[in-house]
Amino acid sequence: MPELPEVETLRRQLKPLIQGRTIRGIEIFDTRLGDLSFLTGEVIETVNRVGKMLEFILSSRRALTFQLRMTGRLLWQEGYFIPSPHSRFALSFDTGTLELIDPRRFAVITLGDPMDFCPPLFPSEEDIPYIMSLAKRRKITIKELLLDQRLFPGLGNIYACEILHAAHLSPERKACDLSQESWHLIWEVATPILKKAISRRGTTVSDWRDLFGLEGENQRFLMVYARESKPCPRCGTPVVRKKIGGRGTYFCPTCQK
DNA sequence: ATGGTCTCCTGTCTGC
DNA sequence: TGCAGACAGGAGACCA
Repeated sequence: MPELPEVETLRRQLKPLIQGRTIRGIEIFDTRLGDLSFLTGEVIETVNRVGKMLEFILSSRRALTFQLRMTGRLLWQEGYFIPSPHSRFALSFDTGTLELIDPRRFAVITLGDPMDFCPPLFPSEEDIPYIMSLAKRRKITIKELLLDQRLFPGLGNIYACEILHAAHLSPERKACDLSQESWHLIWEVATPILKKAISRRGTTVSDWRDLFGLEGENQRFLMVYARESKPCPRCGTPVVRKKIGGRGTYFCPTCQK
């Protein structure tokens, strides 16, 4: 399930391959995506990331946006193009073909106006008072709040769990109850976690592969996510998995308070 | 405005 | 061994 570090990995790998290149052909294997064949001939001006979305800015000043959701993958193929199993869509360039693979067909591709800005990896420290003031009015847990894409664009289940572990905070804490100190702790740990995950080309716990079909490396460094019953690397207590806000959540019941 | 539930979808896992 | 049903969950729709 591609989150910020995974989508950023795709963006960095894809940009040099397609920037300035002309779309030579489009193949749609899943009609749910709609008819995008009229994009043939467009030039990719740049490739941006907005949260978990990948955005191709086109020469017509429109933006082609990919939301990979749960099982969406992008794969780059050179030479003769052979659609993979669960292929839904392909864009061909002189240099190769970009394929959208998505067994569960949750991914969506939309054409619209370019976003006016690309958010940073994590909100600025100056935004803490604003986010605290919003959190004060919410009854949900901090874990659920971290998944709110309007506040933390790009954050998903894996990194929300890892950030809360690094900050020694229980995912069950109510967002409205967190002290300023706790919020600063979240800020302190979040960006390094995301940066490291990007440098390791993301986290492969099941489906995730990079643009060239390779697994990421970050799964080897996870502290809690997908580590149910295994010892917390910090205190040795078995990691607990619990559903919070409908999502599987991993945490250490001893050192996350 | 907020929070709860449902939907989309199919591969994989679990239990009988 | 085989099959049915549960489960996985990002994000949007919908309702109270």
